Amino acid sequence: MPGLKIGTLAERTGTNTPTIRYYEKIGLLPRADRQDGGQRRYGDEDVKRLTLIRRCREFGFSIEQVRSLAALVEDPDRSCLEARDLAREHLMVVRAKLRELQALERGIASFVASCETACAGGPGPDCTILEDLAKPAGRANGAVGIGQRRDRRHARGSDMVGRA
Amino acid sequence: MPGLKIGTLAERTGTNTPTIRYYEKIGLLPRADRQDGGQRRYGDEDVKRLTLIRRCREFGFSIEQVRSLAALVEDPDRSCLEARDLAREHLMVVRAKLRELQALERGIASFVASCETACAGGPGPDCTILEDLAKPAGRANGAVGIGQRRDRRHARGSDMVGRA
DNA sequence: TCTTGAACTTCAAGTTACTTGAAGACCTAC
DNA sequence: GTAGGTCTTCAAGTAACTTGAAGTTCAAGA
Repeated sequence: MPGLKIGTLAERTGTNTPTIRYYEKIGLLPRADRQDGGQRRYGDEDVKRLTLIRRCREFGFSIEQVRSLAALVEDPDRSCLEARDLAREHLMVVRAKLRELQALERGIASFVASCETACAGGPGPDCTILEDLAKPAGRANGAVGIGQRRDRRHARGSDMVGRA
Repeated sequence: MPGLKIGTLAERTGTNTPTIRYYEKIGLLPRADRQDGGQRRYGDEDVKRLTLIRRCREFGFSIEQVRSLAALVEDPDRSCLEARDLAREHLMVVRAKLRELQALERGIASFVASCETACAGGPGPDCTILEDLAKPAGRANGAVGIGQRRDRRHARGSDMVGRA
């Protein structure tokens, strides 16, 4: 057994197997080595690369954005300054997201807290603290990023709030 | 002028106007009052509701999840305990996202920092610190949420990293 | 008052990033 | 050696918008 099967890679990276094949198809992952029967086999490099890809995707960067980052990681011939500038840009975006997410965390936490104290135990109609969550942010409006893209589908979370 | 036009609402909430119409169409926003000519007019309530919706969407909660939150906010007859439990669940999800995002922030920040010092000034091939970003997370694997959904399309950010 | 151009209207089709399904080959374990 | 899970490819479906077309409305200036 020279490497990991697609299912194992999927498990280790928190990805669905069809998604891995999809990434290979669109060139985000390199074509995997095949076994005699044609099944894909993966190594540590692949685990790393896919972990990075998933992380980036999870916070809403597009496939194309992730592609350029992955290229950066893989290509040491690239100008260091160029890489730094790209990374800096993304750092700003990530920090903006972080601020929003922190605001959301505070909002939901205080909602939960006031539920505990105010309604302690029974049903009650005076629990509209969630309104806080709807307050406009500190700065002008909601555009967080530099070049926001569409999509960002999937997210995790059961059934309710988010963001901030 | 009894209220805001759709363009103004869009601006205040960082939403595109077609998206607002789309939300109305799928019932995420209530049908807006119309002027004589049929144009939509909005009030403060709508600004609040849409702000909340956008915030939730931005951090990857699905339309259906947002719908249930919006209902929660709007419906004070609902059991306070039920609301609290929902909110709690989401708080956990948000906190998990927060941890991942913080890890990403550290990763990119240290990449930028090492670019500054190591390659200070010119191109150089020894800048592969981005590998840190690809390390598996502290805990088992990448599944952050309770009931992760598809999609989350759009994201902001110019062209590179994300997540963690 | 007229008119021009931005902002609005609806509806249909396109896009991204997957997911789901079908039909069949492979492979490990009993 | 065969059952059941995992794999293969390919096609079609889905979510959440976006983009475009074709026409209407409205505020402001000549």
